[in-house]
Amino acid sequence: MTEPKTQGAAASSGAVKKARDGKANATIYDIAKVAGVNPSTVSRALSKPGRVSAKTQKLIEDAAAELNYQVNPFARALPTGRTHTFGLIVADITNPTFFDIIRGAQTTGTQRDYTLVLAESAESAITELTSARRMMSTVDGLILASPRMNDDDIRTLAGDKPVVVINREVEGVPCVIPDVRKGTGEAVRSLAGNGHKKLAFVAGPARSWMSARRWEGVQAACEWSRLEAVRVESSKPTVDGGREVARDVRATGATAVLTYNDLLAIGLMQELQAAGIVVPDEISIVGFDDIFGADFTTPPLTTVRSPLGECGSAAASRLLELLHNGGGSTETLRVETELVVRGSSGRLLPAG
Amino acid sequence: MTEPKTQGAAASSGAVKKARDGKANATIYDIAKVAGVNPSTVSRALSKPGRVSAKTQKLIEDAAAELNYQVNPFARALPTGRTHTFGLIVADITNPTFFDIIRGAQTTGTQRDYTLVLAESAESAITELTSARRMMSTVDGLILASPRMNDDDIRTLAGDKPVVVINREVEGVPCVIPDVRKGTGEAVRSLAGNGHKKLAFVAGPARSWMSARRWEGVQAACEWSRLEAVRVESSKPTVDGGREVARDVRATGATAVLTYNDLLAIGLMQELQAAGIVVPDEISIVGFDDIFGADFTTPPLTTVRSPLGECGSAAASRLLELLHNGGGSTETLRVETELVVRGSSGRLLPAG
DNA sequence: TTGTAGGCGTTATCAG
DNA sequence: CTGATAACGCCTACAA
Repeated sequence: MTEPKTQGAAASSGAVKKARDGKANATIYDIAKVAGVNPSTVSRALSKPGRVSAKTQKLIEDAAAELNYQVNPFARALPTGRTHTFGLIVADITNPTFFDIIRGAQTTGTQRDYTLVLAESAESAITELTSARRMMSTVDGLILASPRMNDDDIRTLAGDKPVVVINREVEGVPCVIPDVRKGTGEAVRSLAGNGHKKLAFVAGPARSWMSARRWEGVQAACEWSRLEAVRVESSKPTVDGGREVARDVRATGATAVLTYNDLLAIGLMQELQAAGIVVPDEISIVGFDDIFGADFTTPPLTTVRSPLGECGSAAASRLLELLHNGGGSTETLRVETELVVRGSSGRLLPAG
Repeated sequence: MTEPKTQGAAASSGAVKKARDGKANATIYDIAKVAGVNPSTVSRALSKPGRVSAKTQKLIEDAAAELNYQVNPFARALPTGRTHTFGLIVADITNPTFFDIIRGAQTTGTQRDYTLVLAESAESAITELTSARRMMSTVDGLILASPRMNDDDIRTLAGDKPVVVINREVEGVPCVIPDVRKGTGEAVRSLAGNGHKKLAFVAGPARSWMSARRWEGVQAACEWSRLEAVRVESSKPTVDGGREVARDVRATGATAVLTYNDLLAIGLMQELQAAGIVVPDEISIVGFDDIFGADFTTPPLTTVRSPLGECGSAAASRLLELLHNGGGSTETLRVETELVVRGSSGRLLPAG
């Protein structure tokens, strides 16, 4: 702790006792009394350094330390409207995809001395909007991760206070999104290099903005690499969803498959293996995201890493930047994706 | 500290203010004006229903709705000191163990209309204490998940505002901890039933309160089931730590192993399998916690489930209860653990 | 039941 | 550079 050993003058020490006896937390009034100055001077000294003579500055700082003073955020927020706080709303706390985002945002927030308040929308657009509205009055800015509400609602929120969106592109609002091109390109090229001719893409939720982008990326890359690409729909982007889609994937006759996310890939692999199919000898599987646990499987999952942590972190940075510089551009920030080759993909083995 | 000078610029500041003044948030004064009553009446009508005549109540509510009024949390917090907010500090956001805790706390908090503010201690006792202190002034109560600070500091915090501890028992502070007995009992009995005679326990961090409890549980259960129990130390409770400890585990000659947590179990299994050892035919592995991804492995991990989500949820409930009922008991709440049998444990196969 | 007045801890606006 | 003093929006005795 920063408990100063250097006790002030005896007089000051007495004043401290007196001030403290009053109530729980010391206020700038207590400090003012101890330092022998006006409360407003204390406020100045503590909030905007340089506006006060060095002498009184030190006097005040010492008194503050002695009293173990800490600002009352609410009192401060009242006149200024600013709290050192920002909100993060994720679609589903259960989904590991968001863990990294949360972590990233939390970490860079803390670094800049901001506090993170967290909420979940439970995949509901209404809940999401409600939470967002409630939060707006409490925080300085908001990060929306994979928001489910519609563009207009997002823009409305953004008109009120700074908002940054992750994993979706909204016109007029600063966004942070993984750019799938590099990663999908690498994945498809790797697959093509291993002799695959036909690739199946297991799509995510129909309304998912990201799923559409990934499918586009896959198609483009396949065209370039002269691979045939077919699309398979999934019922839900989970391990179970992956299991369920195994049959359809098999039916396509593709020897390589890229899934919308890792969960699907893992479920798919489990089901395929349960059916006696050897991965990657008979079929290569590549996931998307590189979530926690992607390397727990046997073989460990090859996947296109989406730097979620970086997204969270970047979004937080962007937000804090907006908070400080006022306006700023609403240009969207793209972070790179990359292929992480592990065991679930590779050369096709001659049957037999 | 990083306050930009632009903030002080009269032009920018004025513009912002003006823009906000245009559609500034309605206050109880505005409502009072519209409804033709006194602000204090509005306050009463909005905060404690029943203290106002039905007629004016409706009048006020209509006006509030019309003005799209929403309370200013800071203004409210100033006189009352309460914010409808609680903090959660976890040792490591990276650790999947905490995901469920966060989720549980967040969910039940939201249900009761409380907001969750999240912080991480990065496994540092000092950081933890600092965050805790900072938070204390902002929140109504605090949940400490696997805290690293010492008991006295926790008690001091608890003396200030309600505090609930998860995964550790602190005298005089309400705690929520998984009770290992049932789960370890089931695990050991299951192992014994499958013909195992010797069991190795891979311990967690030396200073971990939980690791000690688990080892005790294992010892007790083994004694009861007439199994020989040996303890093996690990360098760190992670997948890598699990890999590193494989050699030592093998050296004990045990045919069954229980690990401090799932991460260790997964690493251990990977290393063992890499060495050509078949799980569970040659050795049974049982983890602890049942974290996300525990069933991604091949074979899926048998584990003693620690209801982390429930812990988070229970802790939040406990906290809100304290917040509402004032004092209350500091009795610790124990939640049950249970064995989840999956593929990594089973009957020993005759060598050959 | 409703109005009056004072206070919560800071910041902001003026004077001096 | 520093000291008064008024907001900030709401709550709560205390009166009426």
